[in-house]
Amino acid sequence: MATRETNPNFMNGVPELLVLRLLQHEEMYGYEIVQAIRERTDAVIVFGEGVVYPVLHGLEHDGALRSRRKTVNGRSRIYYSVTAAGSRRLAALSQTWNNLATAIQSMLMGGHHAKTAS
Amino acid sequence: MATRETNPNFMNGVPELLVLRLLQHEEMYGYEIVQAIRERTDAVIVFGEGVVYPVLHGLEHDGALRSRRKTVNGRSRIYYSVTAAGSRRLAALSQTWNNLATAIQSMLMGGHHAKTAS
DNA sequence: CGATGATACCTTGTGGTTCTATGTATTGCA
DNA sequence: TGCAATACATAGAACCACAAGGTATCATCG
Repeated sequence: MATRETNPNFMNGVPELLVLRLLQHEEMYGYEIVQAIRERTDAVIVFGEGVVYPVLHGLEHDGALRSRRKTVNGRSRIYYSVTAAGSRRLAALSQTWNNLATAIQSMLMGGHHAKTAS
Repeated sequence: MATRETNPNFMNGVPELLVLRLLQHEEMYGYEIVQAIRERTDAVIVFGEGVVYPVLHGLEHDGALRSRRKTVNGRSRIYYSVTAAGSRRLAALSQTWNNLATAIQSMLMGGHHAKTAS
């Protein structure tokens, strides 16, 4: 009911974020995305197909992605591209991630704080 | 059995990280930690008591924290401080977080990449 | 003196993401 | 023919974090 009042787990959404980001400038297909994430992060982040495909389906279902089937070398691929809604979603996710990363960074670096504040 | 071979969800461990970091220089008690995280992150990150207490117990159980009971103003508090093992754990978690944040950051900022690489 | 709110601790149940594992089918190569 | 890579897909489990609730003490205010 209602619009989902519960806080989504604040950390999640990274697979979504990376997928949207990859698709922002060029259309790609699932299998390609799996490898792109591994390669571009030097294997720091490795999302299996079991992670990527459900994300793609979910994003398409939400209208953030659009797909078209294409056959290359006898291989059937499903290329995804970002819709306007997807662009907005990407912007929002980026923002959220930035806030989070900044907050954590400041805690990790910040001096102990001293309660001196009046 | 063995020691848990499965990849822990790559994003997790942030509550642990922040708790250890807060306790690194001064001992604190649970309720205080809850508020400290909220205040120092300007409420970007808000961990409830249901998050913090289990983390404290888990870390103590693992020997990363040590606790001592203290009564102040008739209020019983349990102060936690970091052990040597806890320090190592903090270092490891920090490193992991850094790698992750760096990887994501590079994906968010990086140019599209062009497959031109020979 | 009773109620309320802040302090301080704790646990249980649930929810949603992510992971591992597996399944199918095609192409190319040895 | 068999194996590896390509390309899609789903199911089951694991897991963390969260909301919600529960206890108890102290201070405050009516």
